[in-house]
This record gives sequence, structure tokens and C-alpha cells, in this order.
Amino acid sequence: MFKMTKPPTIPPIAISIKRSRRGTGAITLRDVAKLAGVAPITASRAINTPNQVSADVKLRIDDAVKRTGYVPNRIAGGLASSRSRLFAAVVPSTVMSVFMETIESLNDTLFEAGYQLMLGQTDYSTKREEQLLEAIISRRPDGIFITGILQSTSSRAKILASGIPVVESWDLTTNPIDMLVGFSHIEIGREVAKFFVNKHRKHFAVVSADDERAKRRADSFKATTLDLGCSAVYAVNVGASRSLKSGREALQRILRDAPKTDAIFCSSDLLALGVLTEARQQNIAIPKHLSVLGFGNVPFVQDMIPALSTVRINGSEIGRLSALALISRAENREVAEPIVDVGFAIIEREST
Amino acid sequence: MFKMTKPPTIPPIAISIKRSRRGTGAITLRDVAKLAGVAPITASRAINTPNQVSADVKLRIDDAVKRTGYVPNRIAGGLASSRSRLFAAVVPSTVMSVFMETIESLNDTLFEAGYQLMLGQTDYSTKREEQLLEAIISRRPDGIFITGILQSTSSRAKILASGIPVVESWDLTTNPIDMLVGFSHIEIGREVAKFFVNKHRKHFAVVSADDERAKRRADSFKATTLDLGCSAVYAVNVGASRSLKSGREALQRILRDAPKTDAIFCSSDLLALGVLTEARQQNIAIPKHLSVLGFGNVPFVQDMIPALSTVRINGSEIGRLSALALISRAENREVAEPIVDVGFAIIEREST
DNA sequence: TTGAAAGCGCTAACAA
DNA sequence: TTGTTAGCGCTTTCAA
Repeated sequence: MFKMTKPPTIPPIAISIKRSRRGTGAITLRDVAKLAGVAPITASRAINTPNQVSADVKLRIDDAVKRTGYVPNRIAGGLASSRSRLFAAVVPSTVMSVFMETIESLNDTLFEAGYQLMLGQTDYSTKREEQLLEAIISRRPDGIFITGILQSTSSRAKILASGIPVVESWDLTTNPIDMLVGFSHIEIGREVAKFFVNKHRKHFAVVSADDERAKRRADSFKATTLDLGCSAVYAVNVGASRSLKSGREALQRILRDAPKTDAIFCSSDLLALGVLTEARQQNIAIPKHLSVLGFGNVPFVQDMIPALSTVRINGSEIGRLSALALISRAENREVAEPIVDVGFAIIEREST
Repeated sequence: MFKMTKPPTIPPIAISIKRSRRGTGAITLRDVAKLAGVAPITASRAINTPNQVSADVKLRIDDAVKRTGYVPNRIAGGLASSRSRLFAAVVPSTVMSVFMETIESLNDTLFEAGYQLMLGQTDYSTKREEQLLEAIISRRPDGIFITGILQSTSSRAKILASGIPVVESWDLTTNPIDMLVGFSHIEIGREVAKFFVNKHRKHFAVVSADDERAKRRADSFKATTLDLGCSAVYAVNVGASRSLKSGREALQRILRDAPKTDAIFCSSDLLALGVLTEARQQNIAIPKHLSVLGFGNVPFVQDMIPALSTVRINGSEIGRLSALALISRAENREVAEPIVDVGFAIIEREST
């Protein structure tokens, strides 16, 4: 520090640009450009595509950005470029929801690539889904992630008309709106049925929450067990309540109305946990007298006593693949596989 | 249907506006206005502030909107009005997270009022938090919700400079950046200590995940028990892993290193569940020999066996109040109470 | 109640 | 490599 050629500490800036009646008064790209002595577009390039700009300009702009504390306005950028760098995700529910793992990895992957995520929740209501979609489209996101398959035709039409890339997920269909990353609920029902039958179980029950995909798993389960020569499946619908308590009540009903039941397929791990809890209360030996299978593989069920057998879906992978597909589309690249089946696995633990 | 004066089915529209090299080619307000034979600004008013417009114009615009399938571009609207109608929320984690209840009610309340929510996740990383905040500010949201208190001074400075309204939450401090909806972790530690001491427990342990707020609860718990004449608290830090398994392992360590322990305060319900699970495995009578208290009141812990005693935070209320405060600010209304303490409650169930 | 003009802050397109 | 111009689609401002 013996040379005085080093510039003194960066002085605080007080640019005096006459501000018009509009705007927020925040530092804009123009201010930065002016400070660096270049045109706004050059400043823009220095920030967004630095290799299109001389090293000298880059330096001066970096300095100006630092001194002014400039933060780009992506709303303006989005409007000018027709690319919002925003994505949207639609989920039925968030609290204790099996979908959050997907949303987390979706969000992570998008964030790494410089994008943001808007989150909307439908609470399993079609009406709400429509409102949400309208609100989402009005933000012109670069892509939309939908948990499940879009139900209402009017929503489908709106999305189609908007031209925004879409990934549907957590399901399989031959005619997605656009792209799809999911798995077959029918196949799950079938495989679970076979799984139980192979274990010499004879009398089945299903405990399902009131949602369409769970119903499809249950139906396929019923059909397959019937095909395999078993007696009719006793079904308990717990309605919208997905709680552990519902699982406990469901087992009480099963014990009362179908006491011979020796295997239960639940539509979620939480319901299965409820069944296990009630079984313990009633001193029913698991899995000797009752075999219980969940759905979702919530992180903690493997460490409970007894450890819960369940259907595992690779939710993170769904999120990651969906993000990559959506990003590809947003950046005008080809998506090799518009429909991806990530499959599932029956994880056998102590409860079966 | 005997009169033919009824107009035929709305015909599909094919407006032929010469499109410039830019833009997406989507229907714009101009198209709608042209179709209705008014100026764009009139169309805007018919849609956004209908009572500033004649009934006739309103009708014609509504019709034009329907026929064209027009969806407003809120990116453009946001740029013009400096109001994005977007809010942002920052959470440490989403999967199985106690914060999601807050986010859900925040999102609900915002959505009802016509706003959207962007969600960002920090994974408890300060560096990530800074990046996230920069990304958020660049979107010019009308408000930002932060789970916890903003740690880094550089982040605080950035937010302050942006002038965007902020709610910090899930904590209490005398100098929030802007607004605050939370509760005192120190008080929780103190009350839990008193609670145990009143129940004649003598030898304490805490099981905490590696986060700052949990640490503060634990510290306050330790200090209070010491004040009350108890012996030193045995502390287990489970690190970043917030799993049920960590809880089980923690109890194993406690049993080994502090076998006289008769009460454990856990930093989350999941950890407490792990402790209970391991206790069952080891045939330790709950609550006779060991009293266990969780934190969070996750929906299902009340229906487990034994039902878990825990500290309940009204997460939904935090979300709702935060949304209302943020909306008030966005709409230039006064916020009566910039700092709100929503308190907490110790819920006693079977595990204590 | 309606409209013309001007701009929000940025970037695409073209030109030098 | 840098700059000029003209928007992106909407709303504010001001005027009628």
C-alpha cells in the first residue's frame, strides 16, 4: 500500500438523473450504462452475455453495478424478450404432501439453471385449478408443471391456446397436453395385488382417500385380485381426510365389517400408519395376521416399528426430469422423450 | 328456442393483425379493444376497473374477451404499473417441513386477494439465501415473506435498498428489517423447562437439529433448568439430518451416556417420534420412565401411540397475518402492528 | 366516460 | 465490438 495510484475507496454514488413521474426510482440499466459511459444495450450485454463484450467494458460495468447496487428488473427483461424465466407448478396440496419431494427437486433444478418457480395449490378442486391456471398463464411463465393430469377440458384448452410448454406428471396417459413424466397407477394396483397373492393372502381391503388416482389404483387392485380368484375386496373411502386418524378408523371399520381381512392396501403412507397404529392398539400381529402396504415411501416410515412396506415413487426424479424437459423447451431445444415412465417399486419391509 | 333472433354460436375469431418481428403472437389488449371498437385503455379499464366504464362498453369487452380467449399479460401490466402482484416466500426446506402449513395459508390468503406466490428454498444455507434473494428482488415482487430472521447483513442491505416490504417470521427480534410475525424461542425453552420441572423430572436431555432457532430453544432450556437447580442438560446434536432415525440414534446415545435422563426436549416432532420409537424398542415406559416433548405439532402426532406432547405453533396464523400485512403494504395501507407475537402452546398428551 | 400520448425498463433487430 | 431504433403489452398522465 505504498503507491497512491490505487483508486481511493469507492465513493458512494449519487447519480442525478431526472426521474419522470413514473417508475419506482430504482437504479436502472440506463443509470449503470451512463456511469460506465456506454449504451444501455452494451451494459445489458456485459451483464447477460459477457463474452459479447470487451474485457474493458465488462470491468467498467461490473464496477458500476457494484457501486450502484443495481439489480436487473426481470419483469422488464421478460417483457422485452418474451421470456419470463419463471416457471409455475401446480400441486393439490403442500402440507405433509408426497408431492413436495418432486417440487423441491423441480425447484432446485430450475434454480440452478437461473429460473424461478411460482407455486399454486388446488386443494384437489377443479374450480380452483381453473382459476389458478388462468392466473399462471397471465404471468407468461416459460413452462408449467402440473401434478397429475389436467382434468377440465376448459383448462386444457386454455393452456393449449397459451402455447406454454407443459409437463403433466404422477400419472400416465396416451394423450398428454404436451409432455409427461409419470407412472401407471393401474400397474401399481395390479402389482400390489400380485404381491399380496404371492404371499398367500386371501382377504383384501383397500383404504383410499378421495382422489382420482388413488381410486384407479384401488380399482385395478380389486380387478386383479378378482381375476386371481380371490373374494371381493372390502373398500373404505376416507374422503378428503388423509390423516393418520382416518387410517385408524378405517381399520376399525374393516375389523367390524370384514373381519377376515388379512391384507390392506392404503392410498398413502399416512393412512397405512394409521392402520398400523390401530392394529397395535387392538393387539393384531403385524404382519402375521394382517399385512399392510402404503403408498409414497415418506422418509420416516422405514424407521418406524414395524417398518412400513410401501410403494416407492421416485418423486425427486420426476421433478428433475420435468425441470430439464421444461428448460429444454424454454430454450428451444428438442425434448427427446416427451413421455417418460419413471416406474415404481414395491418396497418390502416389516409390515408385509 | 323458437326465435331466431338469438345470435348464433359465438364464431371462432381470426383477427388478422400484422405482427411485428417481436412478441409471441398472442392476443393482446389491443386486439380485444379493436374488436370491441374502443381504445386499449378503455378495454383495460373495462377489465380492471369496470365501474369506470359504461355498461355497454363493459359488455362489448367481456364479449370480445370471451371470443378471443384473451388472457391479460401481467408482466406487461406489472412493468407499466410498478406492481407485479407477485409475492415471494423463502423457506429453509419444504419436504416434511413444519413451515409448509404457513406457506399454505400464506399462499391461500394471497391467492384469494388476486396475488401469486413465488417459492424459494435455502436448505438452511446462507449463501443460497443470498442468491435467492437477489433472484427474488430482480422480479420486483410486491412483498417478501421470510421464514426466520434474515441472517446475512448483505442480504439485509439488499432488501432494504430494494424498498420491498418484508415480513420476517417464526422468530422474535427487536430490530426486524420491516415487519415481523413470530414468537420467542427463548420463551419456549424456558416454558418447556418449567413444564418438566413441575412434573418433577430431574435429568434432562435435548435432541436438536443443527439450526439456529432450535439451538436458542435448547440454550434457554438448559439455562432455565440450571436456574431451577437441576443438573446439567445432556445435549445431542443430530446435525442436518432431521429424520426419525436420528431421533432413534439420539436416544441410544442418551441411554448410553446419560442413563438417568427422565425427560427429553426434541427440536422437532419427527425427532421426538424417533425417540418414542426407540423407547418402545428398548421397552422404556413412556411417560413413566421417560417424558418426551416435541416441537411443531405435526398433524398426525396426536393420533399415534403414545400421543406426542409437543409445542404447538399456529403456523397457519403466521401465514395469514403475514399475507394480510404484506397485502396492506402493497396496497399502500397502514399496517397497524408491524410486530406480532403469535405465541405458542405446550400441548400435553400421553408422552409426558 | 373515453382517448391520445408517453413511458415502465429492458432486449431484438439491424446497422456501423 | 458497440450503438441506434423500435418495440414488448400494458397503464399513468393529462386532456377532452
